[in-house]
Amino acid sequence: MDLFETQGFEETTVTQIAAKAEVTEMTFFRHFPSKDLVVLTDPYDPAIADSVAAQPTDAPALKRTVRGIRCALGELPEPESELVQRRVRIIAGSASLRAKSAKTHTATETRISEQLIADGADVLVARTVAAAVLAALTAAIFEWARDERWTLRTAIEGALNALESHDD
Amino acid sequence: MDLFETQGFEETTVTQIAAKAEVTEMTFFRHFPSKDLVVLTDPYDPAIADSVAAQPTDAPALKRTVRGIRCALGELPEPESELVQRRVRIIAGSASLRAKSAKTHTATETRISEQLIADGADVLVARTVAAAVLAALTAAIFEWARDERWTLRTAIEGALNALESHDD
DNA sequence: ATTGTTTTGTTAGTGACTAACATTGTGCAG
DNA sequence: CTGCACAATGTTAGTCACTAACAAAACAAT
Repeated sequence: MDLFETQGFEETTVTQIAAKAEVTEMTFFRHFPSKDLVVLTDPYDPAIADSVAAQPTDAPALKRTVRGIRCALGELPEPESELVQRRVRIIAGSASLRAKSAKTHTATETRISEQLIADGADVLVARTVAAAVLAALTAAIFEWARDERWTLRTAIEGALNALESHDD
Repeated sequence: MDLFETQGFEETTVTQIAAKAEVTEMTFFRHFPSKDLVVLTDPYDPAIADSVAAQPTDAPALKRTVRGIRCALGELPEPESELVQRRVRIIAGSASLRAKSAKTHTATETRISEQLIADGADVLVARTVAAAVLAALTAAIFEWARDERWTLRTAIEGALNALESHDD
């Protein structure tokens, strides 16, 4: 993290990281499958899909998904360690990392949309909603990392509200 | 495209592409900045941001953005060449390409959100909406490539409707 | 024909990985 | 305390995407 923050992610080589940790490059790759995954770990994602599944199936797909995330959010703790925020900031600061973070979300996106489909939603609608809501979530998290004034919770709330057109 | 379709994107090396085109690897890289960009070119994106800017500023951000895309869509031709569909299918079939396609959208996302902010929208709301709508668009495009029954237009319409909760 | 400009090739190097094999621990039964 | 199994580490060498520096063609306009 220190290296990434001072030199930037792209500018930091695995060799440097390994040197600072006093191990070999090889050892580094045995602990982290790739340089990206040092920073790109999303522990929240699994909980979200579960929470969406738990919502009543009568509302339209978008509402259900938004509610599911609100619900998951209620049970989530605020940024426990400062490490999370450092990570997010590093991700937000690198175009390639931002792009790759989408990859991490694919699994959650799939789980959410499959849940919606299982409950009778149209395939296109389900996939669209899952993608849109997760994109909104990610945008909120980046905003939180960028602007001191936000709480993770308030940022996400704001993002979800925007999706429901309650705000402008 | 032939190589990508038969062997897969990741499994195709730049050396192979260059050989098939009867040029050097070096020449390949002078024509395409990266292997990704052979397939990852989005000619529509710029038009979208313009169209969003042209919408009346009184509606909430989400509605405006959705309207902007609908409007841009009205003027866009159906999949001219078959090449577009081949490209999208190749992207959809590779996890890393799907992720990287987000990178291409970053510029459009920024332009849209900046437009919304300039017209008085909240920063968080603007960024959220831009991210969500573009994610929805991308999802629709992937669905179109996946399922023969869709037209680009009908798929995108369906996706936009889902975002406005008119459907389930 | 001559110059200048653009396009291509050559060579060599970097950085993220991977594979195969050797080496060093470290925990624990004897 | 010894010895052995098993894990964590190191070494070497290689692949693939990509870049930089410089040389050689190809082509155009003079």
